[in-house]
Amino acid sequence: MPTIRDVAKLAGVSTATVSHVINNSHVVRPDTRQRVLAAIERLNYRPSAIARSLTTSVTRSIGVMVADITNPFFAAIVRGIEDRLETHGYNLIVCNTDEQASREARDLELLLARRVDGMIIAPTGEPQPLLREFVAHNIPLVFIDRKPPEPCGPVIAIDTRAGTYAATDHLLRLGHRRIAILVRSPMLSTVVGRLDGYRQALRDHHLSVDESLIYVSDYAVEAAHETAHRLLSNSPWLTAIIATNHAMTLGLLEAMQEQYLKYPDDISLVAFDDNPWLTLVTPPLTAVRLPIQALCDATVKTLRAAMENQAQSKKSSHVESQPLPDILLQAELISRASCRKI
Amino acid sequence: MPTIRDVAKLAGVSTATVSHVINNSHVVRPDTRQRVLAAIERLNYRPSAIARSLTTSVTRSIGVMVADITNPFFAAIVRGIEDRLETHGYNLIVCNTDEQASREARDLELLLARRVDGMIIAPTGEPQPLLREFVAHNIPLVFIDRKPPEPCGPVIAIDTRAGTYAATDHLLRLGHRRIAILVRSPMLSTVVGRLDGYRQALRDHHLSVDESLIYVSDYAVEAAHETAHRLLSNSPWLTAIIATNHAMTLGLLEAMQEQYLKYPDDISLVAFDDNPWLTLVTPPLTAVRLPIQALCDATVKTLRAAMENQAQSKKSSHVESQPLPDILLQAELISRASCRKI
DNA sequence: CTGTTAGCGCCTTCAT
DNA sequence: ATGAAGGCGCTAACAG
Repeated sequence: MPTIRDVAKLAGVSTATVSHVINNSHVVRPDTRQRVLAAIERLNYRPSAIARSLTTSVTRSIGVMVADITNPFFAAIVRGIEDRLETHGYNLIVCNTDEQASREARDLELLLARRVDGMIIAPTGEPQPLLREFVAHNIPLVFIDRKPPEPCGPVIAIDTRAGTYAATDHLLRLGHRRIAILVRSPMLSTVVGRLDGYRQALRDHHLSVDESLIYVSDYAVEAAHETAHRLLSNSPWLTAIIATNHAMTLGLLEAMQEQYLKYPDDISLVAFDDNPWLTLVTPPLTAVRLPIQALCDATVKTLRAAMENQAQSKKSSHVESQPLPDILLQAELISRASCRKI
Repeated sequence: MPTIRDVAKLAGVSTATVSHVINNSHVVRPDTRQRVLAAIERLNYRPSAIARSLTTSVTRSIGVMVADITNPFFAAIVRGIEDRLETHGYNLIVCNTDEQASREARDLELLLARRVDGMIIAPTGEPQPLLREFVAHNIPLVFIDRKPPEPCGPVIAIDTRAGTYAATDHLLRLGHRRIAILVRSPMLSTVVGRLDGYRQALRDHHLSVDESLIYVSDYAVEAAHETAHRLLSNSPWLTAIIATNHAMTLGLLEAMQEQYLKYPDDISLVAFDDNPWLTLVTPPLTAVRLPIQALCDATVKTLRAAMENQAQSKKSSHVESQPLPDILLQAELISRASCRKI
């Protein structure tokens, strides 16, 4: 591939001049500029982002770590982030942690070595000492959807506490008293929130919380499926179930189908994370809709602000900018036909 | 961040030695090795992938371009590729082209500047002169799912022609004669295949093809939704519909719901791209299952082979390795309850 | 076995 | 307005 030197030679100027026309970093006489541009064109020259990064220590690449891009929730997040960042010349290095701390650690390692300009992370929930490394080197970290065990950056999340509260409250108002909830490991900040909301709603209705109605399942659809079967078999007297993510909803519906249980006749249902297909099952599912676009918006804005801060503090040192705030977005209960009055 | 020089200084050796212990590129006496390792540890040193790339001209990053990661098909592809590449120390730079040639061009530009080691592309279908640039610079290109307008790399795809043939044939054998098909722009290679299969099946059953039963829709769910409405209103006499991707299936089902049309009673249905939720609608949808894992497998293998070739040819020049073959994977029709005999 | 040296391709003072 | 030179962090010969 041609280098800046080839261009300089062909245009009969120095590499400095070429650099200046490329970056508009300096005024260049129109005719020399034209010559340079012509040379660039002729050689099909493209500045090496690598070399540029080395000198400027700016990579214009952002690390994005999510648990599983196959989950529509995260797919939408990646897309939303890409949409908002690609237009500014950033590239995304996307990593699937698959909910494994070890993979998360390896990915962090790789991205650190790659000197990304910033990171957007949906953390697994395990503590990651490597994160300290990022903050030590002033690489902006923004957490999306989930809070890391040790705070080390702004958290942009959805108020799942309120979301679950709304779901539970909705069922309670319909007269339900024995409401099961299907969640992932309570290690995750989002799960803590969900359970909080669930418990609070019960308490507000002067009901005690039956811990045996809280079903914890692993992340995969198959695991959710199994757990759902257990749930349905163990607690025949319950009247409603809240599934707190896409996989749980899928697994639960499969299990119900297999056990010939109908909703809302046998059991009422509320799903988390709305999705087009939820309206296509019979009857359509009541769901808590998560504001994904707003989430991406806030996340990218926060990240850009953080990177801005970081750039500033590099120039004029000791201008401590205040840390960026966490943001909590509200979810919305969409009432459809999967809950009945009892 | 500490550099290799800091490590060398602290360990009392030269940078070359440090480099050698990092890369195992040379035998180093055990005790010096230990000192170096200790220094690395103490400084929390991490080699800069940027600098390394500049000297070795290897980035260990792969560009991945898909239309829309929000489509479960592509989400699964990205995940499948990541799974198979991350373990080898590669990172994915993921780009959403959103089916727009302009965005695709911009992404190609960025990835070229980033000097990726290879590319996996699901092309939009528009000609992209920039692709020539990649082949000119010997950057391996592998196309996944779709064929680019001008051949410039191996194509790993699913035999959609056979898949649609099977779907159409299935309906024909059930006695259907007026079968509509919902597709995207026939510009795409995958759509050409689909229509071929459809037409061929009809011909094989000695039926003429009614072009008015071929409904072309834009990519988004909303577009599919509208087109589906048109389809349902314009052709009241048809007895079956084939929806050729996830968005089409969604849009069609929504439209049928809105028009109070039941399947399989009013119309029989076959969907492309199986998905867990297809078994949860009532009745479960007959679908063509796409072998996504095999697709990712073949794609990554081909890419790695191509990169291997490229590396070899760099060493011993003029050892022309034969071009890698295209691969066509077979889809499978999963018969469920959405088609009835007539 | 270890150190010296010369780039990789680019940007950036600092002169001119 | 343009050029010369140094350096970003690392690896790859080659010497010792």
